Amino acid sequence: MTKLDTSRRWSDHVVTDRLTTVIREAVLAACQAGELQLEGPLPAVVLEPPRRKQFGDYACNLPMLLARSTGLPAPDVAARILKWIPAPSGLVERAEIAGPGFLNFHLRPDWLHDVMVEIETKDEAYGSNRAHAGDRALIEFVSANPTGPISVVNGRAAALGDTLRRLLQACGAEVSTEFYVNDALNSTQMELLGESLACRYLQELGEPVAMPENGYQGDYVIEMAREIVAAEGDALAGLAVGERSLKFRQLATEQMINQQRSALAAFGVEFDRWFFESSLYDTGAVRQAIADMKARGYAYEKDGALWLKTTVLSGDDQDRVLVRSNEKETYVAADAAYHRDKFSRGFNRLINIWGADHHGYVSRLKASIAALGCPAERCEVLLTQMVLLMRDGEPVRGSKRAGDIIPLVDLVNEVGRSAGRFYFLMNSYETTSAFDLELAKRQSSENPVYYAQYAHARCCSVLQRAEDDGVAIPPASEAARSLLTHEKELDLLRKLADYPGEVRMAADLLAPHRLAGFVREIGQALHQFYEECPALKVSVPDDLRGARLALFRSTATVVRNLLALLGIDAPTKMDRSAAPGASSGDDATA
RNA sequence: GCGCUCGUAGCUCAGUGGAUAGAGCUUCUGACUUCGGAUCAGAGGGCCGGGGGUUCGAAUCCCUCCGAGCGCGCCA
Repeated sequence: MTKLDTSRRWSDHVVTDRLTTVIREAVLAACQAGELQLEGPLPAVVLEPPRRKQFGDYACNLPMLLARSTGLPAPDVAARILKWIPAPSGLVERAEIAGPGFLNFHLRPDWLHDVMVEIETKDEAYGSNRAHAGDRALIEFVSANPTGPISVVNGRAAALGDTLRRLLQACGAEVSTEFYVNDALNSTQMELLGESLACRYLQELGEPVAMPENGYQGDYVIEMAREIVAAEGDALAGLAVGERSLKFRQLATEQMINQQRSALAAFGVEFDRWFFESSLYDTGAVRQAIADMKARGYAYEKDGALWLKTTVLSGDDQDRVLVRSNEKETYVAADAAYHRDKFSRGFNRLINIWGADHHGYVSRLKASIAALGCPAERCEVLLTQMVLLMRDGEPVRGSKRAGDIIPLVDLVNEVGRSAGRFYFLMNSYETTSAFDLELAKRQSSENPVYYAQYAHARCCSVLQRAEDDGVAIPPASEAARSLLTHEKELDLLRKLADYPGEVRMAADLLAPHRLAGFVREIGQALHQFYEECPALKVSVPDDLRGARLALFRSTATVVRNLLALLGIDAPTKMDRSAAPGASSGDDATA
């Protein structure tokens, strides 16, 4: 009853498919011979690479799953299946019963050697698959209010969303990304930002005006004011109060969005579309959504306001206001209209990435989607846990209003785009992480990303050296692959073979941090291979040298593909000025 | 009070219902007159928050308690 779905697991190789067939046929043969009696259908055959090498290339837990229905102890079931598995055969070198009833398979090494040919043939496409073909996904993320710069905290969602896009695309999905701009000029926050900017503007002109209560205190507001003075002089000072307020709201929005866009671009994140909340008002989509919710009986009037029945729709603890008594619509109404718009554009999978502090809003959004008759279950909300900002061990409050935020641009300048991205991607977004800015700077050269990048650079370096020395590097298809029998060679090949499954798993679980962990594993296998299996030493026979060089090239391809999914550079050589002790903020040369 | 999320090595974190729970950092000890040492080998470190349950098998699923973070507005 469980684990019937092998498609979500490890059958991404021709090899596992063939092995699955071997096992299935053995079970059927045992049944026909009357040695096994099954009730019901045969459970899916699950193969996984065992944690310990001694257990072989693939382990199968089928005997334990069949123990109950056959009424036999799992090892007995295993023995009766094993009897019908031909070994040694073309694929299986050896099969054995182990532990509580596993069937462990040791395969002939040829299948590993052929992975090199597959990598060479598919090249950039190695690791890609069609598992998510047919998905039309829209990933909406960051969506920071245009009331301040993109902060380090936004970096987590930015790196995650951008990587999910690449990941899902690699699995055959059609993906768009979107930044939702809360630019509705009648919103409370935008009024306040406009007033704060107007105030700074007048102060720049020498007028002693006081900042509004709770105004935005950040220096960036003063900088914007200076730019306006530089561009417009005192031309805006004479405007009537109402007109001036609106004008500054518009100016503030425009400037903040430009700033945000370039900060994200510097982080390697670009959106297919910036969707403006205001457009939903301009087209009447918000009013239409409200009217439809009313018509469907999910909205009612009380105390002069219009309410959405979220208690009924999603078990919320109270209903939520759609239209205030002052007749202004709330964000709930606008978001309902926005998500209906997403569906109307043909997307069948909506992925929203929000900060954990918005978790209370998930059920409200789904309620509003349902109230419009849209499929709320097709909207997934990923909640990134808090990034606790620290400075010298002391927590920092990241309030835009108080001006105490750390811009993402600063991080990029300090540690570079690749290291910054990796920092966020290496941990699951579901765990809270402490981010000490001083520590991040100091650790820049210890950042695990360099380990992965060095693996790539090291491969390239060896290949370059071979080329410089006039040593031929044969294509994998012509290399003497079967000479690669050293333990470290086989370990490395195994990692390269596992890569497509890792990509698929990371995509299925929307968990790119798995790839960040896996690239370390490949790096480790590479470095160990490098230590123990010299290629260019004179003592190495030509055919073995060729095979090893081909393996370096296969590895470089896989690491490059993996880093590309994470949006991280794969340098051909490391920039030593960024080595421990130095503090260059640039990325290693590509 | 109600709700959401999370408790794994000194620190930061992995871990697909499977076999002896793993990395990195830190600490200690070693390695090549090199295919670039941003490397490699080794050691130390754990009642997987506590207690029940389901299962052949639980860090993983369920219940409960303890602890932490966050949310609960006619703000977004």
